[in-house]
Amino acid sequence: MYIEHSVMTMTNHLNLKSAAAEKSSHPEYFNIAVSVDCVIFGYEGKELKVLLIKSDFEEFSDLYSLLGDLVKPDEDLDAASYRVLRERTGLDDVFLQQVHTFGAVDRHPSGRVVSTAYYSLVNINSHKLNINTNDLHWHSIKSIKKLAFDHKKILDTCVQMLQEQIMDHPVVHNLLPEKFSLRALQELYEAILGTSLDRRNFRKKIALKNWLSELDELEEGVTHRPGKLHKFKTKPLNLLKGISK
Amino acid sequence: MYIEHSVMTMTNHLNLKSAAAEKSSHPEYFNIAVSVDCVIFGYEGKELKVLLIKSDFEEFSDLYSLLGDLVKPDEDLDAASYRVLRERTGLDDVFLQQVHTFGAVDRHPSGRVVSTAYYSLVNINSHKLNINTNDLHWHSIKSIKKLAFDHKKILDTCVQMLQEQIMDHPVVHNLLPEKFSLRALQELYEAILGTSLDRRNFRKKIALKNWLSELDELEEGVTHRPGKLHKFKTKPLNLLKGISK
DNA sequence: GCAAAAGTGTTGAAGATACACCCATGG
DNA sequence: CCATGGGTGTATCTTCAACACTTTTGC
Repeated sequence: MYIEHSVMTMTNHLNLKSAAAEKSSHPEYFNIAVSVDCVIFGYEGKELKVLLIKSDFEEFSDLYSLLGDLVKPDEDLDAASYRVLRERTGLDDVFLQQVHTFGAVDRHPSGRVVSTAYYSLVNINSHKLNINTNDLHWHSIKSIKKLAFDHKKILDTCVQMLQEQIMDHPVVHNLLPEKFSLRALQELYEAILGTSLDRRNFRKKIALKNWLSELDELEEGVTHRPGKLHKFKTKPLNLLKGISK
Repeated sequence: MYIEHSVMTMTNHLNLKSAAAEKSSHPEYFNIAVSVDCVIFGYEGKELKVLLIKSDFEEFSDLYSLLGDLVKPDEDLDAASYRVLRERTGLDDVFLQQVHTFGAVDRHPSGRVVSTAYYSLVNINSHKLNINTNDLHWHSIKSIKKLAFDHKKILDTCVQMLQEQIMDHPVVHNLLPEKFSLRALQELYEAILGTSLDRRNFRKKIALKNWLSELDELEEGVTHRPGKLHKFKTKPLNLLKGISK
């Protein structure tokens, strides 16, 4: 199920069946594995995080990697990313955004794997979230210096894409509880963008988007004047709808 | 060399080597073909055009398709698109932009092919351009209603990407001769965007980009006051540099 | 009353749009 | 002299950034 295992299996299998001579006479036989890698973002403690798994690859011991898997022959590419997300988190009906496809020959040490990267945003504290193994951990984006394979590059590309999209589309929906204060939303944007934002300008800009409705409820449990709670008017973006331009 | 041929060969080959039982016990064996499709844009007669080839696929007789090929096992994904461009047009050192990867199971009638789309812009009248077969033709974007496979969708996606990028990056460099009038540049932008633009505002906007230098030469052969010629200050974007954000 | 964040408007700068006249050239 | 496009500037509007004070609540 792990991409590393699958690729190794495939590679060995091909090597058994074929000599170098056959390889050159039937180059099309020696195919390329297709995988997806999911950058699953979460948000906790005012930090943008990403769900990673400890690499069990010898070359990358002590490193973490993104969640990915090979695409099945009868499975749409988008569906594969959806499956990885579901298998790893138990979450369904979540927005996934295709970002880029990484196809360098040497990007995977065990064989040729072309991988399409997707990002997704999930609520770390959702009761639906069901991390299915102890090997998965949330890591603060800022703290990540190095990942297995080319996954740091993939992560960076996805972070950049996320940053470009949050002002035009309500993609952060899933990262917050149903009801939230504008301060919480602003802190989330600041965590994603890595900058601080002016409170008044931020509120004006968000108000213009018309994404939110203000509730007649106030924050609770805060040691200061409570803010009004808001919620998104629309349902979260899901796989089928995606971002409509 | 044609993707259609390669895919059929691969499919037959796999079928010969394997029974359904083996397929289910070694699903990873039955791999997915990886291809690239190039949307090669040109510009002629004030129209944005794309280079297409007559499909030799039975299901798509009378339809045209984009230029693509399978990615070789020892070839970077980007390099494959570069090779397709070179093989088809003789052009080297041309900017290619990855756009999106299309991976629906049923997108190719002969087997599973995941294809990454790239766009490129080339000068139809360049002396370097060497269309290597009579099967290739330039088609006006506006006139294209239907293409083979999912290529119409790929084309539309690439056109949209191109439209989004031309105001931020000097990607149209290759579509014009070395020296050109501002009117010619404006007509090109209008053809790509499918709108008309205000001449004064367009010139102001382009001037702010600081992409061009004005020459001490005038247009020739026009039946009106000749405009000053301009050229791009920078070299055309190429594969290695790409668009830096 | 104090700490902490909520809530709220205005001003200035920059960028975008709309718009009209005179100029240079070829015929 | 006429037709055609070259070349230019201004007024308006919108958008964005910068910025400060009063209010409400918990403690």
